[in-house]
Amino acid sequence: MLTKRLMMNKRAASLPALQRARLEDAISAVHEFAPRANLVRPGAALAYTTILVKGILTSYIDDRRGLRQLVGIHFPGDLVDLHAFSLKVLDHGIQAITPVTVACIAHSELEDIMREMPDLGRKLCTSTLIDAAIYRAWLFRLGRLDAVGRVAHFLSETNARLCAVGLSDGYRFSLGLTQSDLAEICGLTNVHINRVLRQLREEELCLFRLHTVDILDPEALAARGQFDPAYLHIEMPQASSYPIHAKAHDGLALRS
Amino acid sequence: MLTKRLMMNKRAASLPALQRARLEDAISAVHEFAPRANLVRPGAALAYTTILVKGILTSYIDDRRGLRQLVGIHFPGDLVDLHAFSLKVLDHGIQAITPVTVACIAHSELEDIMREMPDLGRKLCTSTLIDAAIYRAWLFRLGRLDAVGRVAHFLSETNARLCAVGLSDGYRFSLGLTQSDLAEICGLTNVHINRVLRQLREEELCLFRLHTVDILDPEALAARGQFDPAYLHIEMPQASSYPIHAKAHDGLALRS
DNA sequence: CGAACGTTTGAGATGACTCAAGCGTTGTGG
DNA sequence: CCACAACGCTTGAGTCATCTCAAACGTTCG
Repeated sequence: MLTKRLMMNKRAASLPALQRARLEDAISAVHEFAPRANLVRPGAALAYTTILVKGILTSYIDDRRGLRQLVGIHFPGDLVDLHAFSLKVLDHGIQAITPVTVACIAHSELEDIMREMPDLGRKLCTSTLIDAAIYRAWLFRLGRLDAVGRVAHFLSETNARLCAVGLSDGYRFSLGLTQSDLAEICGLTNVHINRVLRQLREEELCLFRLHTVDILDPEALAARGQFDPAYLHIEMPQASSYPIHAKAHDGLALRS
Repeated sequence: MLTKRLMMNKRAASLPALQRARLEDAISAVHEFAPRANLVRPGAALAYTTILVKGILTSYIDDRRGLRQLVGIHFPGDLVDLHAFSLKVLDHGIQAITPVTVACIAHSELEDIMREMPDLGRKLCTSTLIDAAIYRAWLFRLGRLDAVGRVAHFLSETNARLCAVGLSDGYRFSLGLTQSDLAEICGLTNVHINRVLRQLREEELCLFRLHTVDILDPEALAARGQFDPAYLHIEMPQASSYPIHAKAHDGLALRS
């Protein structure tokens, strides 16, 4: 069931079975990519939209000096590139972080869907509006938080998003980002990210490793990053309020 | 004609007369606000979407210490708050920069429109996708540019957007932002913005004043801010390439 | 005229960057 | 199975960009 997690992360846009089935039918191909593979180059024209089934993707914008800024991160269940449906040309690139599986839906199929099932079209539109809310949160992060706050905010957001699709238990998740990736997300250098991570470790807020992130104190981490999950429009695992209050965590294995 | 500029800034979503007329009909009220008026508080629920007719609005997110980050700026012709249509609750506030005039369309009307004229609904969706591209450009600006670059990028983008709606001639426009506003856009302090503006003045790239901005050298300014207008999906005044090559500028008056 | 607001400038503090070196782990080919 | 290359992480020392605090100036408007 390729679309198991589809839009699970967006309560406001959750899909009834009929709509999901229609999307499943529209899938024309499924592709796998290796880590660091470039799925789409900046400026490319696209004829299809993709559903991320497995793994992690990132959107990036290159600068002139060979550096780049990551402007988005995509988890299983996310619709990627929906904007190319209307705009045709991408202003950014898409790269795999981990090994990924994506399902492709041709734009022409999407046109049909929008005609046949306007409610579903509406949901897709809502999905892009939530993405916009995430962009705004990222702007806040880069514009108003210091280095430690940026990392704390990003990890809190990531934890919340992964919780929504069942890929985090609220305390631990698998990510696969290097410290350099994190630097490109937070607008910092990898050297400084390393120092920030040490500080977060010493303050017992979280542990960041290549393959596993442990959120030791979600509440304090969220506070450090001024993170409030309201903009994600998801159901948080413990009631609607965040941070999570139940503190017990006994080394639960990752539900990969 | 309230919607004269409506979506003029978005070629990809330009409206035929029939569609525009339908939107005009849907306007339930027109309001004016004084500078610095708060149109919407963060967290508020909304029952309508607004078209900005005249003046400048900004979207902002507050931080805990009383500072804030501006996450968007809206010019005449922009649809503001469209995302509240689907999400109902705003994650950010909306404030007037200058005196503004807005036209309100109830969400219930929009529902009807989406049903009656799916093509128009599609255009509205496209409009939000262009907004998303602007968010990505802002992320790039904050994450990868230094202080001078951020200001140069913002002013280049603003010039391009205002050109698209006939409010700039490519060299001069009226803005109404204070240096502190600019600081909140660029993630800097107002003191430092002041020094950046002096530098841009001394390098003869642009002059920033409260009521008038002069772009002395659009090409060099765009280069300094690594600005490429492709993401805006607008027609630039001089062919499709930017920076503008015609340099002649003889003190043309502002076309208010 | 005085108050409010926006701008300008200076001096010192500091957070983040750069450059540089070394360490640990992983994967691969001889 | 070992050696080496590639990659990611860690740390130190010095530099630089931006911030903070503080004061003063100019303009607008009541």
